[in-house]
Parts: sequence; C-alpha cells; structure tokens
Amino acid sequence: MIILLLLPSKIKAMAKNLVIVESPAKAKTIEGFLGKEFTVKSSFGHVRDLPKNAIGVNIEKGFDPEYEIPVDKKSVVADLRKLAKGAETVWLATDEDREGEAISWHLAESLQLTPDHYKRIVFHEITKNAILNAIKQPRKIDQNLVFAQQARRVLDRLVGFELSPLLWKKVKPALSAGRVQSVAVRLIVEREKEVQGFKAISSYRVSAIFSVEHDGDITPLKAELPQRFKTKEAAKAFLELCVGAKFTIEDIETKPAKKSPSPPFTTSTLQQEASRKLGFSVSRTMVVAQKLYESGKITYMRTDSHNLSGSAMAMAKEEIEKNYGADYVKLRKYTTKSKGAQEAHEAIRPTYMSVHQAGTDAAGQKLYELIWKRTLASQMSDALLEKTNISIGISTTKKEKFIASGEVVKFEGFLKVYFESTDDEEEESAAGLLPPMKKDQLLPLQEMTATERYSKPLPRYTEASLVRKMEELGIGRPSTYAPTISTIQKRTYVIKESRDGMKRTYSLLTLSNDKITEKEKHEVAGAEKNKLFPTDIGQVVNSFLMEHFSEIMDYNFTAKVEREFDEVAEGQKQWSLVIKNFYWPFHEKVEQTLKESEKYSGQRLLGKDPASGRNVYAKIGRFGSMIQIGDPEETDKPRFASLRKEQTIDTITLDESLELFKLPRKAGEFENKELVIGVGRFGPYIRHDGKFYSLPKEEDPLTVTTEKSIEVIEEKRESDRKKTIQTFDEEPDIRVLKGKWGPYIASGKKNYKIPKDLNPEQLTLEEIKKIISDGTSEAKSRKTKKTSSSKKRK
DNA sequence: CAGTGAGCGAGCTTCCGCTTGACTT
Repeated sequence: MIILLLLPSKIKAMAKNLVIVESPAKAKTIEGFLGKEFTVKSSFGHVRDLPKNAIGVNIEKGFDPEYEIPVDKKSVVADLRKLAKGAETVWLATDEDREGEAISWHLAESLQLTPDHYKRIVFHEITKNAILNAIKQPRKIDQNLVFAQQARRVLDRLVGFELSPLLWKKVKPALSAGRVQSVAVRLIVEREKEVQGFKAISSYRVSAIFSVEHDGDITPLKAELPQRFKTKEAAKAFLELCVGAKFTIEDIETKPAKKSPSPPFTTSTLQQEASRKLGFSVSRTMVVAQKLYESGKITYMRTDSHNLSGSAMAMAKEEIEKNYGADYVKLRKYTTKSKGAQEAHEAIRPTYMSVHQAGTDAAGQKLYELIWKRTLASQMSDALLEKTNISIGISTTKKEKFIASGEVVKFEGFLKVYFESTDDEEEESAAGLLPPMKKDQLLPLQEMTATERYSKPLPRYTEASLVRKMEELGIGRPSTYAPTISTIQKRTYVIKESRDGMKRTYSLLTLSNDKITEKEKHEVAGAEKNKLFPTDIGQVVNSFLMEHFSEIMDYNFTAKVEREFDEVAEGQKQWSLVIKNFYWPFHEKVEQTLKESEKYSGQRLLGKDPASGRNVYAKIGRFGSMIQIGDPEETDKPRFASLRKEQTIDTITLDESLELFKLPRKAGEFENKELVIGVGRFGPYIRHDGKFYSLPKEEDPLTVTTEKSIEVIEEKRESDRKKTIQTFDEEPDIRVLKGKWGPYIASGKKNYKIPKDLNPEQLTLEEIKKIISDGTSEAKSRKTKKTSSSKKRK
C-alpha cells in the first residue's frame, strides 16, 4: 500500500531544469511561475562553511579555507546532487550579492557542476516576468565576488577565533569577541559613560496663556518665549517686568508646509517601528515576519532595500485610488542610502496590496497592518499643512516677544494611513487650530509660568535604536541584527532592563493676577524602560579590547575592510593579500598581548579597609563582580564579597563595598535554631532552620531585630497555612496549594496544573501521582524539542 | 505563574552571514 503511494513521485520524469534558490518559500512561489520542465528547490542558505570547532584556515598556505558541509546540510546537498545529476541545466538563482554569489559557487563545487552544466541567473523581485527575463540572460559565476565573500568570511573567522581565546585566558572563560559584536558592545559602553558623566544644566522656560475673544467666546492661547533664562533670578526679573504689562499681536505669519511619507520598510526600519509602535523586541519582529513570509503574505523580511517592484507600485496605486481617490496617489522611487547596502531583494511589503488583513495571531495581524500601511503611504501624496506663527509684543520691553504657533492640515495625503513614530518620548504634540485673530489685537494674560527644565543626555540604546546605529555604521547585515543583539545579551556584556529614575525638584514661578508666586515641585528623571545597559563584564572586555585592539574596535573598521572587499570584487586586489596585510600585524598583537599582558579584571582600588588597613578592590572574578579586601601575597588570605545586582565596579564606593562584608550576620535564635540575615539574588532574607524568608522592603538587613525576624517567619507560616489545601502523610513532598491563579499541585520543587474537572479538595494521592507523571513526560518532550540548539551550549 | 537564596581543582568555550527543519522498517 505504502509503496504504491510513493510510486507516482518515483516514476515522475526527471525535470529538464533544476532551479536552486536560497529560501524554500521563494522556491514554492517560483515553481508556480515556471512550467513543468522546471523543478525549483532551495539550498536553505549556505551549504558549506568553515569547520565549527577549529579555525579552518590554512594560514601558512595563502589562508586557504577548509570548507565542509555542516551536518544539518548533508541531506540538502545529497538531494540537490541527485536532482542535478538528472537535470540538463542547473540554474543557480541565489541572491545577487556577495553572499548569494558565494552560495552559488559552493553549490557548483559541492554538486560537482561543470561550467556547461549550470547557468547563473539573478532577479530582484519575485514576479513571473522578472524570472522569465532572468532566464533569458544567464551568466557564469563571478569568481571575484566569491573571493570577496571568502575574504569577509576568513577575516571574521580569524578575528573571532584569535580574540575569543585571548579573552578566555586574560579575562574569563567562554567570552567572545568579533568584528560586529564587539563594536556593538562598545556603542553601549560609551553611551553609558556619556549618560553617567552627564551634568544636567537647568534653565527656565517661560510660557503664557492668553485669552482670545471671538464672538463672545473666550479661547485660551498658549505662547512661548523663544529664549530661556539661565537662573531663577533672571526668570523672576522677567516675570516682574510683565506685571501689569499689555500684550499685543504684532505679527501674524502663515506659510504652507508639507510632509512626505517615509520609504517602505527595510529590516532595520521595520524593527524600529515595531519596537516603537508595537513594543516588539527585535527578535520577536523577525519571528512574526518570518511567519508572514512563509505563508506568502509579505515579501522577504531580511533586506536593506527601499525599492518596490513595478507591479507592487501598480497595486498600491490601484488600492489608493479605490480607497481614497486619485488625488492621494503619488508614486515614488526611493533610493537606499545606508552604508554597504547590497539590495538583493525588494523592500518589505505585502505580497498583495488588496489584502488588508493577514496573520493568524494578534502579533502577526498587527505587524502585517504596519507593513501594509507603511507600503501604501509610501506611494501617497504629501500632506499639505499651513503653519501660523503669531508674534506677541510686551508693552514693558522691546527685547522679548512671545510666539504662539498653530498648524492646520489642509490636505491629509499619506497621513490618512500612516505616520512614523520617533524615539523622543517627550515630544510635544504639534499645536492645532488657532482661534481667529488679527494684528494689533490686545491679548489679556491669564497666567504666565517660568518652569525650571533640565537638559537631558543622549538616550540609552534600545535594541532597535542600536540596530539603526549599526546600520548607519555599516556594521552587520539584515540577517544578523537580531542574532547579534541576542549574542551580546547571552554573553552578558549587555543587559536589557528597566530602571527607576531619581526624584528631583524643580522650581515653578507663576504670574497670575499681577502676583508672582514660587513653588518647589518634584519630577522623576532618568527612568528607563527596556534599554540596553552594559554590565561589568561588558565594560571590562570593552576596555581590554580598546587598549589592545583599537583598530578592530574602530567604528570605521568594517567600512575600511568593506572597501577592500569591494576592490577584490572588482578584480583589482587579490583576496589573500588583503587578508595577509591585515592578519600578520593583528596576530603579532595577539601574541604580544598573550605574553605581556596580565590577567585583566578591570580592578579598581577603592581605598583602605579602616579595620585592617588592607587594600580594597572592586573587580570581576570567576563568578562576576566582587569586592576583594587584601592582596593575595599577604599572609592573611583576601576576603571576598559579591556586588549586589544594582552595583557596578565603576560606581561603587568604599563605604558601600565595606557594607557588603557585614552580611550574612546572626540575629539571635528562634526555636533553638540560629537566625541568619543575608542578602541574596532576590534581596534581603532571613534564614532559619534551612528555610528562607524574604525581608520586607522597609526593613534594613543590617539593623533588623530578632523580634522582627520572628514576626516575619510567623507571618510566612500563617500565609503558608492559608494556602494549603491538602497534605499527605505518606508523601510529605506533595501538597495541594492555593496560588495566585487558583489551586495547583506542588511536588518537591515542581508545580503542576490541576485539570478543571477535578475537585482539588478531594484529590486522591493516586490522581495526583498520575497528574505528575503526565505533566513531566509532556514537559520533557516539549523541552527536547525547543532546546536542541541551546543544549550544545551547556 | 506559585519560589528563588552558589562560590573560584576539569574541559569547553569562540566569529559572521546565509537559511529553516527535525532518524523509519
């Protein structure tokens, strides 16, 4: 039976033509365009690479790379080889960029294709016409472009596999360094330094609210003084000057303005907008986009091109005309400006503009909508605005004038569907419609305020804004932005988190009814949400690399080597010569650092311990950041203590570090067992009889009393009693408990859901054991599925 | 989901850029 079912595909005549592309989704689409004589298959990206666990470059022999087929590609290559043997012509249709050319070459090599057996073709858009045209213009593999890719690959391997082991020896095991990731970390470290070193300067901003009378109605009008006052005294003096003054409109100026839409999405701009508008992390965006791509809803999601195909523009035009009218159409070609862009694909856009909704879940739908709107808007008319500026004179001075401004949309254009967000969280919304006014009109003052405002440092990076910066510097590619961001977090060079701001006071002066009042107000400054912060290890690795390998850490290093790769691609330079010129001085530096440099711990001397007179250092050790009292050569061994989560080597003070040695401490006895107070990973705790009890936030672990500690323990016991539904004498480890989300079963350290149809109060031990064994086998199979790749790391 | 709370003897770790699937009788 089974054999019969398989037969049709076995006896199907071997197609005359085999087309190979990189992505299986693309293969499926293209197969539909070509006739029966074409079979379309995919290579799933690169089919050969340098070995995983060795340098794989023959340095002595002209940097000859030792390519191999990775295990997960063996079957792909075997299948393709079989199909290629039976085909008259193999069409290598990988992307038209450096990597794509290299993939074609590796395919030709590993499928043993002779020059008369294959043809190389390229196309930039997945349409029937584009592909038929490509087939009419075949060429051979561009060997120089392949050499350029090889140079890129070998350089990255040499840098990564020589610098990383150096870090293992000099800093900490299992660290990594590379042309891309190390510079990404540098960006974050330096931004953090700028933020930390930033001194906020305050100045006073004056604004006024006037009354505008029109047809018996009174409308408030907000106006601002363009200049700021440096001191409170100056601001106050100005307000005093305005007491009893008359305010008159001196000038009304209106001028037209326009806004143009942004270009369609690339990988990086999609990541930025999805982060700002939908709160997606960079990797979430890519996973969701991948699903939309695989189901044929959008074009390829890893691209650096702003370009739309002719047919896409025609679809957009039709859609805009249908929904908004011909006035809203303005077709535009966008050029790509970003450094090192290779433009092998189109911009990210809906496959069919007439499909307004797609995606199987909320995330997919939202992302699709974003892509659809952005694409449509990119082909729409400019928005036409009218901006009005009103200049308001003050009778008591000629020097200063208030300015009120308004903006009216005359024609919405693309704003009907889309406007781009910005990273500036406090961006003031544009002023709207102004009430009718005329020159020389007198404006009664309602209230005038002078508010103290502080200057702000450059913002810390989000994942998405880091990607934008990397793209600007030409570092990394659309396919690597998300993986790089997760690598630097996995290595704990960088942590993404939210931090509370600090309360600060500011002054507010108010002039109202000819009286000036002064108030102190509070605001929270410097709070951060989901931003990237460097860790101690990130800082230490960064300064180590900056000290010894400034060339690679230079923001222009990639751009510099890319220029050389371009020369290789154009046949003006030999690839191995480019590598040779880079490698030997670099390698020399690695050897020298290995020999001459001490172990690098980012050690900082904080001062002397008043009790012992020994040196106190902050540094990183085997388990992270720590404080060390004393030097190893002294007769008394050094003492160690870990830093708290929020402390860093760079900022901790001597006093703070000595505090760390005061814990854990004994705090008396209870039930004949010792009470120990300490601070763990999750904050201050009391340890008693092998159990841990969290200390309430308001209690200071250094001063908490025995009585208070006992109280905390009793309270915890009481709440535990309350949440216990069932216990079993024969299995003390198994309990039925009441949690935040309803009843559950706790067995040792694991928890299990109770099926809805069972009553938790009457569960028998047998039923519970069954739930546990069902639960564990399910969890196990899920785990092996998900972590097959991450397992190797352990 | 629900609780959590280490300690510095071995061997391994690592790059960037393409791309997603997962043994059979």
